[in-house]
Amino acid sequence: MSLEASSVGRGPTLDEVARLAGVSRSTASRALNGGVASPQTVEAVERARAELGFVPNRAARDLARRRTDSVAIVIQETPAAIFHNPFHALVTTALATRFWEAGLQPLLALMDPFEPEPTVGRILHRGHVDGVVVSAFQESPPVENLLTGSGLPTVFIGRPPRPDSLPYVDVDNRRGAHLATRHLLERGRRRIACLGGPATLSSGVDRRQGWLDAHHEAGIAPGPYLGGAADTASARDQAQRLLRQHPAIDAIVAYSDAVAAGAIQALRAAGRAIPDDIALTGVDNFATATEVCPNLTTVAQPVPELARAAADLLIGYLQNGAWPAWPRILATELIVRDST
Amino acid sequence: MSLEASSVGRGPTLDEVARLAGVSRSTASRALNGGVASPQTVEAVERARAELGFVPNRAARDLARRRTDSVAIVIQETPAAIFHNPFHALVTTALATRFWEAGLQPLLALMDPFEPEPTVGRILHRGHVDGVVVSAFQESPPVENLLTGSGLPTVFIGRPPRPDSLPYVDVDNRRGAHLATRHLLERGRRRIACLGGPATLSSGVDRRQGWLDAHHEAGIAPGPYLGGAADTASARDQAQRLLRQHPAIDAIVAYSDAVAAGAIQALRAAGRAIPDDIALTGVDNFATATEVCPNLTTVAQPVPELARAAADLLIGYLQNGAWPAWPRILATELIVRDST
DNA sequence: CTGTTAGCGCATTCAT
DNA sequence: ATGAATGCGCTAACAG
Repeated sequence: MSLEASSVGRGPTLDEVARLAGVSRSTASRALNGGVASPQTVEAVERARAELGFVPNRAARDLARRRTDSVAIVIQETPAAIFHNPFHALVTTALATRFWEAGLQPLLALMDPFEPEPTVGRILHRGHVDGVVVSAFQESPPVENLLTGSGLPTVFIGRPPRPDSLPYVDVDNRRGAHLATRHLLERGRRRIACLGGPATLSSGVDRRQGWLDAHHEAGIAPGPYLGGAADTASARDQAQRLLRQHPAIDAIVAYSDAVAAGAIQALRAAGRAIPDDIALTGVDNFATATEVCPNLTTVAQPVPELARAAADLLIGYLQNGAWPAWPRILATELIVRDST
Repeated sequence: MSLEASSVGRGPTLDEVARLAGVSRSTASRALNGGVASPQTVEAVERARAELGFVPNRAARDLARRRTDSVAIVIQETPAAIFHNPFHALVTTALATRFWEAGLQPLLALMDPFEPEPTVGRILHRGHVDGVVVSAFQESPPVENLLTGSGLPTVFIGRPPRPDSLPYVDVDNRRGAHLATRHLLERGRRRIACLGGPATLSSGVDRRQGWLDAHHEAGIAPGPYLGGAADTASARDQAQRLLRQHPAIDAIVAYSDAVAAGAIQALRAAGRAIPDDIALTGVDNFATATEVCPNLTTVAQPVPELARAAADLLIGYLQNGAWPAWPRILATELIVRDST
């Protein structure tokens, strides 16, 4: 292994390879890229390439081909948050795998949601990536402008602001929360609170709506709603406030498993038994669902499939110049365990 | 927000902006990039840019400037592993922050360590990034070739294969394991096993060496060594085997907190009390160290500082064309808790 | 302060 | 099968 301290701009060019191989630049280009070329030419060019340690310049290649064969993955969260949230990990892994299969190089754009321009601005340019997948999009003019201004084909994971004009995929959050709430009603719960997530996320809005739907369906008045909780720690505080303001509730529909985990802490601190005093549901069905005690009744989401659907949308557009049918809305499923 | 389904290659060019603004292309370029230009020119060009929705083509710009102002972060792990390891999360976050401060856009290269070429091959090109930071490097010819062949300035986090010729930063792993082992010896332990990490990682080699060092220093024969454990689950199995083969040990120096967590599971299953029967140390001092029971005595590593040092090395080279002094080896520190 | 002229390094016609 | 010519879209001298 010998990484020479190559000065920034320098490096052998295709011209030098061609000269050393005794052919023209275009012939060298063909030989290297699998175009038409005689065996001995391919041989000579390959030898020259190896001797010079030639590596094609991406900017030049992308410019000439008018295509980059790479795509950006934009998750509107800080790097720390991305890494702490299993949802993002699953999405990213599945996206990367699918794009690799399609011959596309995924670039994970690290960004500061509060300073988007300087942190992801450079990546969202035509000529750098062929398209973009956006996850965890939250209403934010700067980020919108960035996405809008890029002019790049973009797919959203989760319903975007103008769902009729922007390609997206989603899971049926509304139905999921509906199922969980109905399940609680069927088990006799009558004062079901909702510990909702961020209202800036479409999933937060939809899950709340599903919780309302089930109540309307049953002709029962919904319990109190308290939103804004995102992580376990803040959910604990929110749950504590909820219990203080509404001590008579007998169930909680939590935004996610992580939020439910926070609620568990608050309930335990308040001496309320789960599910005897208060039943509890989450959403996600990730590892935490079975790591907490009691194990969570939760709404499972097909996250890898969701990501793959998003990738397929973009891949389809890139290959055919036209968007495949969208939105794809994937089904959610109720997993009953011990917390209800 | 109006993301038109722009066909892949199309988009307004600087020429069109210049024409609309009634100036030459170079003047438009200057006006847009903060070069010399009269106020009314800037005004006119800006208006034209907005009207056309012009976004510069990155490939063309990078090619002309012979600089990309972006850097690649390569972590030699699968995306799933990257996301599950707090070390990588900390490294990535700190690197991104430091690069942003320096006006560089970090690109996290997602890769499959077993299929490196198709997964990161495209990103490691001159003309696409100005430099590379590699973390968790493990001996692997394909990856080496990729890095070697790119001709890009590269910094390693963790001692690389040829430490005398490759810029790198590291923590003093050897000293850290030495401290932990000496601590155990001082508390009267005499049969101290080492549950080492992957031998392909320099940290694995170094921590084992530190464990040996402390024994040599004390003139005491080292206990058994068992390596290869990386995650908690496999560490549990390894620890079980260790206990079966060497039931008389009275302490374990684990490769990391995660490995120590696995050891705790095995010890508990075997009915061995910690630290009464067997004392235990980890390395990392991340959250798990205080989440497990008993809380871990561990070797703390300054991971964010480590990442920052790596970034500074690359930034220094990029700015001055010469490498700053390296290696930077950061100190480790013993944190004594309840497991010893 | 502005326009003109040259490239940046490569892919891709089009002839041959 | 090969070479010459052209252009991708932009920045950076260089004159004026």
